[in-house]
Amino acid sequence: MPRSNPAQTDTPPNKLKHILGHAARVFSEKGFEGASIRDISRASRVSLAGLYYYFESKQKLLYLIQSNAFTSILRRLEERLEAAQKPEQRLRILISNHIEYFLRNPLEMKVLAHEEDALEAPYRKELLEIKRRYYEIARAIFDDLRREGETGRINPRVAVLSLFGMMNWVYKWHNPKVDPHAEALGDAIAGIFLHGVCNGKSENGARTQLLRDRSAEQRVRAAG
Amino acid sequence: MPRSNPAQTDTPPNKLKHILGHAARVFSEKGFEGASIRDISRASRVSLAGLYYYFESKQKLLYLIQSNAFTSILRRLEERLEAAQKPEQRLRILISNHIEYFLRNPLEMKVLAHEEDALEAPYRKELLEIKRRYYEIARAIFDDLRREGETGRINPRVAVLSLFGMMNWVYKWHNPKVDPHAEALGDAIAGIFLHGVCNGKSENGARTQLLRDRSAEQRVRAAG
DNA sequence: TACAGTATCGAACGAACGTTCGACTAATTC
DNA sequence: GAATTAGTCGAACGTTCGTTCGATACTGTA
Repeated sequence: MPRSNPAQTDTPPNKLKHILGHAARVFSEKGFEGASIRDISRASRVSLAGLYYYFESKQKLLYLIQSNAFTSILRRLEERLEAAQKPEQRLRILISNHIEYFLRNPLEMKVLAHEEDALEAPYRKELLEIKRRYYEIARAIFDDLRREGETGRINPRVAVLSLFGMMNWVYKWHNPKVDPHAEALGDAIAGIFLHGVCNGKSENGARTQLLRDRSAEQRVRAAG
Repeated sequence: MPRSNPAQTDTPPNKLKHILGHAARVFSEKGFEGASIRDISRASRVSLAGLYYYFESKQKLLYLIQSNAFTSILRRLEERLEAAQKPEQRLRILISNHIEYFLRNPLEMKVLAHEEDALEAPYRKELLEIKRRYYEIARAIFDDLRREGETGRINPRVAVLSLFGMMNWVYKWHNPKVDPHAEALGDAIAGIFLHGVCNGKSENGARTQLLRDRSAEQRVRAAG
């Protein structure tokens, strides 16, 4: 029997993406354990058995979603960081990149943030590796900031993980209809964090306000 | 057959607590959907059918855990807030109360933070109600702080939810062996947030540093 | 001693789960 | 035109799931 949706030309390489997209939605709605392969079959309009031509297990499917999302957020970040030298500006880029990706790919990012424990034996470690690398980048930038004397004597691990807390919690509450979009939200979080970790060290708080990452909006439009 | 653990006197009212405790551990380890009633039966040493004498469904079990945890964190908060008038101090109390409860009941709090979507039809709404009430308290305190001119023109919803992000993310990374304990962690987060939302508005950043909530440590010891 | 209520459990229910198998088509290669 | 390969699926596998039923013991009251 031929495919029944002629409008959609899913040549082989695209079909895995197609499945991954629907799977991310289902996982984000019902959770990894709560979602069944049958749910994904229904959503993606691929038969139950047909799915297994594209991935070998439910675990691998989750891994593919998380790994793709994380790899691409990390790749974008490293690209953008090349353009900046100052620690503060680099931190703003990290935050804006994170929030922007979060709001543009909310389903994948919810799965990434919410289902890290669901990943098992071989896959879990690989994803932890990527996650650690991401943390190390943030941590290194923060340490640079610190070395420049821009922060108080706050515990750096706590500071960086609190920043991740602010950013990663966004998926729980952000409503595009009432909440700020990517650029403004990134600025807000960057503002809280950068002023927050200063702890009264630098007396002219307006200083950090000056170098807003003005290219963010352009990027949003270019990619959208 | 008599109970097989003579050392433990589980009179009826205590046995539900006993089950709730083990269930919270199992849910926190495997997630609500990933955990089976059989897992809880094994962990609590109550037979599969025996469990249903104490709760009517897996959903209700999750509800009881979440509702108990949230109700008691809210009750403690309202008690402590009576002692403070100044918005800044009240916000510090909220943060310290939250973090303290989080680190003292990590299993229940992980379930509360992680499994909010798993709750269904009648229970979901009831828990959202409590959650909303908690948010309103924090929001009201923040608005007071704002009215006193202590904050910049930051979006208050974003500010408060970012604070919750910092606090609720803690369960993902906090390691008692290497990370600060409740009081210091609460102070760190309060520091980031309070300085953060000032946004250079108040020029003497050292001011907020002065009124640390020194009674926190005593409370920890009294309750432990 | 009889009865009622509380507490407990083994065994089973039907449904849903992740995964596999073998068969079938449609295109590509020789 | 035969053989090969990629893509797709219905049907079934064995397992585990949440929940229920009926029976059994213990505990107080009449």
